[in-house]
Amino acid sequence: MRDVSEAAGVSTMTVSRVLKEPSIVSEATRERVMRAVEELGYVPDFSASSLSSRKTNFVGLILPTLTNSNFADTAQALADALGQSYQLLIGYTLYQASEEERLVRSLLARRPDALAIAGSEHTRGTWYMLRRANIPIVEIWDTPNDPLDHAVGFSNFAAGRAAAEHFIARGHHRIAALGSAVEEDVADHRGEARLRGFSAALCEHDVATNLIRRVGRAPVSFDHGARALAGLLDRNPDVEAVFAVSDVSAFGALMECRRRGIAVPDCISIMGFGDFEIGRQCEPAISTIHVDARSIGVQSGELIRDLLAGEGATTDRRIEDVGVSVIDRVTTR
Amino acid sequence: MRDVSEAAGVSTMTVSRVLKEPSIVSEATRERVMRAVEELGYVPDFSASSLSSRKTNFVGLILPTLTNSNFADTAQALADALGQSYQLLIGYTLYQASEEERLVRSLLARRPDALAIAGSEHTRGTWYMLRRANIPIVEIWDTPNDPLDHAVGFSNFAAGRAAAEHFIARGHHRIAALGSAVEEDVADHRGEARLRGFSAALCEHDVATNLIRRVGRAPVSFDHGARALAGLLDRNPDVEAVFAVSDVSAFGALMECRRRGIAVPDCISIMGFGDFEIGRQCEPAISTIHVDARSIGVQSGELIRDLLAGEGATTDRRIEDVGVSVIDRVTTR
DNA sequence: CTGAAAGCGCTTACAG
DNA sequence: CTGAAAGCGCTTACAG
Repeated sequence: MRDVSEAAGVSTMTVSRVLKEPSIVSEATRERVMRAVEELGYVPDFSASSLSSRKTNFVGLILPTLTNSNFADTAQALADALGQSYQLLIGYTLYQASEEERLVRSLLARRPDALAIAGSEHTRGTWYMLRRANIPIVEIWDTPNDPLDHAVGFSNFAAGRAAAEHFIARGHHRIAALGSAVEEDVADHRGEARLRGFSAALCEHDVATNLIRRVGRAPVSFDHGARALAGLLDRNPDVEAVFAVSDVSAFGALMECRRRGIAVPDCISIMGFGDFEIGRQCEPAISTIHVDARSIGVQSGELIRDLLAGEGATTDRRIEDVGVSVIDRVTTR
Repeated sequence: MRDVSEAAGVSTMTVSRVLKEPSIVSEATRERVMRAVEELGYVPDFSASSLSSRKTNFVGLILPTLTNSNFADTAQALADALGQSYQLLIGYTLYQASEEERLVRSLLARRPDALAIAGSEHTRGTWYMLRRANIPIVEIWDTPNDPLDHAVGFSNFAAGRAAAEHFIARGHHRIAALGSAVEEDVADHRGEARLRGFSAALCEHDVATNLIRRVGRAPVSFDHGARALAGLLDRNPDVEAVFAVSDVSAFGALMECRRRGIAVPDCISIMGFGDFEIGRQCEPAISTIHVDARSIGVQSGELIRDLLAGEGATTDRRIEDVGVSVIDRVTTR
């Protein structure tokens, strides 16, 4: 910047103004400065700018994994909604609480202007750091009972309940569900909430809940669905309906049925979750619960922008529920 | 930091040392400082640190899209290989050259210590900025003819050639390929290179290349494959073999065959690219060309770490080819 | 519309 | 093993 100001024969303050608020600089000066910028190929140093303006234009984003198209959609939508002036700082936890805590610490050291974080279950340490950070925090992909700050998501419990009610309304009795195990450090809390909602609905209708299986480590995979269903069928060949906590798993289960020559949905109904493109495209198309992942990104992005533009009017806590909807396709009857 | 140093009764220099190189501080002092850090919940400010040490510990990563599990794998593997001390700054271009240029500019303003960027075709402006940036640049997912700096990838041309040779060896004659269109600003250069390799191999074996279709905008989708194949079949119902530039597209094509009652591979052989999990899990499993996306991430991460640890010995340009391999599954005969 | 001074929170490079 | 001084490259808050 020094080089540019010398080349243009102005102070560094003027260069700074030309770059940030060109309108308040006279046209002649502005052009002289711009020419120097071009010639020298000058790229401003944002970390210096951040330090002195106390704004980094970073927004932190913590997700369980990037290799899940719904989370990737949220990330992309959030980036789009924030616009070009913000840079996303993405971290993924692989569903590990310890990793989440480490990530939060290292992201906060970069002093993001705001942070979006998947889920509402955090370790004590994570919770404490987030509260102290003194920036807007948005919990996404769930509707917390006791939000840390703002939230944009939906009720995973309600989503699980909806799946169970769908099966019950179709007259099924031997109803199963497939999810991942909850371990000390590794847990898919949202998938687990769906299973709990599912279980609660079965109880209310006096349907047995003993076919709800929690196997393997999060995140679930195609293979998870195949194996989990195989394990289920070996013990309970008479299951009528299966809910999987993710379409990825549901697709694996569907392929396992095909390998075993079990007709879907004639012998077994399958419902997934997440409305991934694979479930829409495969044959037979998988019934699922749709979540608007892009909408979560867009709404949290807009919320963050409002909060950072902040006239003080928008300081009250905001909780947005984007809802879910059951999509009845071919794998359920 | 000032607060911590006052609470512990030492200079800020000592606090800085405790945090960066604890071993050179006496144990008594170190403990006093650590206690103050804990009590105050102090989180160091990395942007100040970056400014004064001239190291940001950022690594930039530019990819076409995050919603592609191979690129997401590369991103995750790169993050893992770099380790906890580096933070990835991810941007995605959606295959747009103009967006790439904008992204490069805004990432460079964050002064990353190194940058990994997908592909080897860049605008003049992008190329110039990257050269001037004076940091290690790694072009990934391709083997450039004229590398900017380092590269870790494979030859997309060779991958396309391999697909064509596979079909030719099986005695096919009416051989097609499906890719996306190359527009002014939007282009999948790597997919296009695969089509060119494919075309070159057909020419060498005197097979007609008129069934190579470039339709729609990158990135390809399930729907792209379905439509592109439908368009092809409407005009050339006698095609024997189809190569799609991505498994995603190949899967769409496979579903289109099923809808039309065309037996695969008996009537049409299908080969994809990328070895996505969907092709492995679906029925029939899709033959494909495997690329080790994680390996690209790991190798570029290790290269970057070496370069930044840099004893000067590792300063020569490095070009790594991770190769590809044809996986012959069920959709080809 | 433009500039001189001070400072953001750290680290480098010394000195002791 | 510890500290005082100077400075990283910008912006804030003034003054003119």
